[in-house]
Amino acid sequence: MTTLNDVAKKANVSKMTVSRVINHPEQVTEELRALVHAAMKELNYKPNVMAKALANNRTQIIKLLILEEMDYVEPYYMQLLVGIANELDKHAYGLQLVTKRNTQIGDSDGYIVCGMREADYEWLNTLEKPIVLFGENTHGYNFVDSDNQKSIERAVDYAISLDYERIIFVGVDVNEPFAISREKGYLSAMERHNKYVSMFRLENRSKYSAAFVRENWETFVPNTAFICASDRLALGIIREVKEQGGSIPEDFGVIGHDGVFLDRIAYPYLTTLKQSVDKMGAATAQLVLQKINASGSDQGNILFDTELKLGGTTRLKKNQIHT
Amino acid sequence: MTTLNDVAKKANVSKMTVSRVINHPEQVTEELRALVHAAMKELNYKPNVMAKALANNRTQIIKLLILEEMDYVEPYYMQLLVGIANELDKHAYGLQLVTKRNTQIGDSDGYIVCGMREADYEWLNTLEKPIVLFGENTHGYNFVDSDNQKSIERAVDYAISLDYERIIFVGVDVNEPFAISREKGYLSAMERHNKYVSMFRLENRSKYSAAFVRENWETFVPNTAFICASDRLALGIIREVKEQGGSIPEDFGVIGHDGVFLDRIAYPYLTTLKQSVDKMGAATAQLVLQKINASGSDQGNILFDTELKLGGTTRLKKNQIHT
DNA sequence: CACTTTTCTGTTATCGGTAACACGAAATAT
DNA sequence: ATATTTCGTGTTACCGATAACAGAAAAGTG
Repeated sequence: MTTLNDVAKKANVSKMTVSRVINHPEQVTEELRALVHAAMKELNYKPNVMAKALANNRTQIIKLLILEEMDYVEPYYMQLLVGIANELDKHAYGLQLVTKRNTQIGDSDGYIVCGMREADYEWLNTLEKPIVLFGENTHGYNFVDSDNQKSIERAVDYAISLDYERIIFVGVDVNEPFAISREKGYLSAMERHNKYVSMFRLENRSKYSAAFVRENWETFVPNTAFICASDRLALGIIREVKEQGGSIPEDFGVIGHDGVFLDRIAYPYLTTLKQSVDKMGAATAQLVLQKINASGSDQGNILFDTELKLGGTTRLKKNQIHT
Repeated sequence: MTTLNDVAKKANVSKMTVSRVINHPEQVTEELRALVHAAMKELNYKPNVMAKALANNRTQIIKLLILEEMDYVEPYYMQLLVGIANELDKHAYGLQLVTKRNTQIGDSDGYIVCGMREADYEWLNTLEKPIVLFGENTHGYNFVDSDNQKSIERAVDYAISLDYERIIFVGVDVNEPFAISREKGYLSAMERHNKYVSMFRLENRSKYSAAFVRENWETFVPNTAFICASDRLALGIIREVKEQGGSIPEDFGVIGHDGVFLDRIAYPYLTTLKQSVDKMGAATAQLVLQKINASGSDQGNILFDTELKLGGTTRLKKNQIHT
């Protein structure tokens, strides 16, 4: 491995100059800068991350805290992880995963936290390094999330544009900001369209949404769309509507939310609001790193739009050809 | 942060002695050892990983290479990752994820590789640090995997013990060791039971196994069990058997393989061979670390047994009560 | 008892970087 | 023209650990 020193000799300068070229190039004359760059290229110099970390009193490690029980972890976590890890990689940062079971967490330069519940916030305060959350929150932590409200609004608009008469919202029964935002999206869109609202909250498992359909089947009339706050719930709806003999998508439309993996498991493929989870992961990583470099100061939040991904659980628009 | 030096002062020894207590305790008298330990505890000393890494010319980083296209990545990767990451954490190692898109991979102390295809081996040889594969292989790389052959053998045995008359194997159509081992398991069990084999290979997607059932429905007679090489294939089988009006589990049994996530998506829950993916991940991590400490020398392989996890897609045994 | 060997602990140099200071040369001010 | 500042670079010390060597004390030997 070539070191700063090797480059310095090659370029006939001190290693401090080389270091400066890398970290504070404006402090070095253009002439020397060019020399050093040439030497670095020629020797294929790669900085030693550990040495840098030691000198800067950094760890070059970001901890990813997953506070949910792993049993309930949605498949999109994998994509999230890949997004985060790839981004960190680019900046020579390593990732350490911390799940609920690891009680003690070692040293790091910053944290990314997912699966937060209200109960966790107090504990979160005890962490001393910059923190970014994956998922909206009302506690002032910087976060990255989908624009949940807008997302559901669009789903409602879309369902209505397909001439579904009744629009039912099947939400998840947790008192968390993302769930509330999705409900808000439903309510505000319904108000815009001047329609009667019909909203339910269920635990986020397909068997509960299936049971929900079974128990209320008689109250559902054809030409209804179910807007679901998760693909998981949507899956149960589809299953039981079919079971009851309802026809999808003619009499009953179903739109899910998340668009990672589960929507492709459904048959037919689920129409869903797809989150760009990998991009969101990358953005989250960037946000922590940014926050670290800014000594932990506020860096704002980032909201991503979801993408309406059409499957076979909603009607085609007039004149539309199925792809 | 307390350093070696702080501890040394507290214990009235040189920092070298403290370092020895940590790394080569047998070289230090019991007396001093106790002193040092007391000082470490009192000051709550945590070694600085970066400094250690620098001194040892290590990076404290393991790269996880995922060579599959992320679209096809099974949900169990998440569990695997958690298993690996938790284990690395314990040993102060960080994880870096490398997917196919990152062409150039930075420095690390070792590699864990998953999703290997035959075509990748040549490239793999160019890596210079210890490598452990997740997944059996015939190229001499140390690996961790499930005992695929034994696993399917047990599935066949179990299906027969439930008095299913015909046993059909639905394998995945790739020429990889894991797939071949699973086929072997089927063939050897069938031979033991002296039964006619009936084996198929399909691309690993539920729509293909569903199509398979649809196209061959007339050739299937009641009292048949489908042993599938993946839960994904099993899902398609269930879906189409139901569609065709076959009754599960009375006339048709279905057993999947993997037991992560997908089996719980199925309705009814799938009977499947569950891999302890998180434990396997931990074992994989241990194996690389071990290999690193042994300067890359051969460390053997580790095979895990799968666990038969009963769902509603197989009959109950006589006298068995459904839990 | 003197002489070698072993055992234990401390000293020094090093890993590959960076910050803080030092210092000569060039630029600006008086 | 001299005093003062700015600029650009090199020197030194240090981040927190470890290996290699050094040297004193203890143990073993004849």
